[in-house]
Amino acid sequence: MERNLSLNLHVLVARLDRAGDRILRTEHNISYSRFLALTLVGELGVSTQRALADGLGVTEPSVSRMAAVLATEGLLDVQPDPAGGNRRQLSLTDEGKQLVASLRQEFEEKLAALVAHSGVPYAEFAEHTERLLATLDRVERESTK
Amino acid sequence: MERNLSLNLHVLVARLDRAGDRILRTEHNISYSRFLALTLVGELGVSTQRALADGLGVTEPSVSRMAAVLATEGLLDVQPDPAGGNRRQLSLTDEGKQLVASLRQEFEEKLAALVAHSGVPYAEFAEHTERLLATLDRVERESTK
DNA sequence: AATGCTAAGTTAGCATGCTAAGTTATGGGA
DNA sequence: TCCCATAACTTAGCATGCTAACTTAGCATT
Repeated sequence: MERNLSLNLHVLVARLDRAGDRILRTEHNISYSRFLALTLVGELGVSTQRALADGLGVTEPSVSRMAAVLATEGLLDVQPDPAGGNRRQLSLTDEGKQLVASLRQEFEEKLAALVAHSGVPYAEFAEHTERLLATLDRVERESTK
Repeated sequence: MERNLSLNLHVLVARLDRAGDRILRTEHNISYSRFLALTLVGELGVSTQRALADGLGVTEPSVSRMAAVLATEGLLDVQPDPAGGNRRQLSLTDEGKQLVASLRQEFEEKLAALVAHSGVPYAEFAEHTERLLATLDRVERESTK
């Protein structure tokens, strides 16, 4: 059996994540997971833990702990939702905003450089990835319904 | 900022891994990570821990612990390499072989179904993924040299 | 008001990534 | 022979995924 798609995808992402993690840790003293969480809150306007979990592709308990850590670090503000319900309203602190803003493009550019170097057409690959994610999303939502 | 490629790739794989893990755990009582490790040893002929780490995209300590666990479970045989050196020779036990053989295609087929459902051309996406992985591999090898 | 449903969040405990640092085996000079 | 370099592996401890089970808050029905 030659290496197949699921294995290659898994390994590709594992390595990209690790490379990203190394850069962020050495240059900016933050992990890749934390950076992704802050990015979603800051740039995509995600504002509850439940929504953040969906956006990151992880479970609620993971986000619950992560939010607590980021709040302790002074990067994230977590408040009971004034509109009521058992919700937390998430937003970046000034420090969090500054961090996300300064790293916003750095990553995508590094990945774009790798893609260009490999000869893979960026737009097409990005579109395929997005389409797969949307489909998986739909399938998962339908199966729990 | 709209969702970008690195985030989408990360989340897509996180969800695929979780979906795979759930299926394997409920139907076959094994985790996805362990299944991948066994697959590489069984189907791709990987035979040292160092090579397995490279194949999986993880570090040596991760494999060291995983190999010990799989050996304890009776799925993997770990022996000092008779050719000498501080190496372990890895091979599947009969039980391990049986497990991998029975699951070999199940996964790739499920993913292929998802890809088909999304309308993304499988062959092209698989080729792009493989090319990116190969390029990343090359870049990483050159930078440590 | 009391009951029970649903959604969101938390807690506990385990699995498996990682880095840093140490160990073991081999081989090549001084 | 002794020392050192290198590669493979292990150990220790932390970070962050997960599931299962529990708690909290609002709402709807009676």
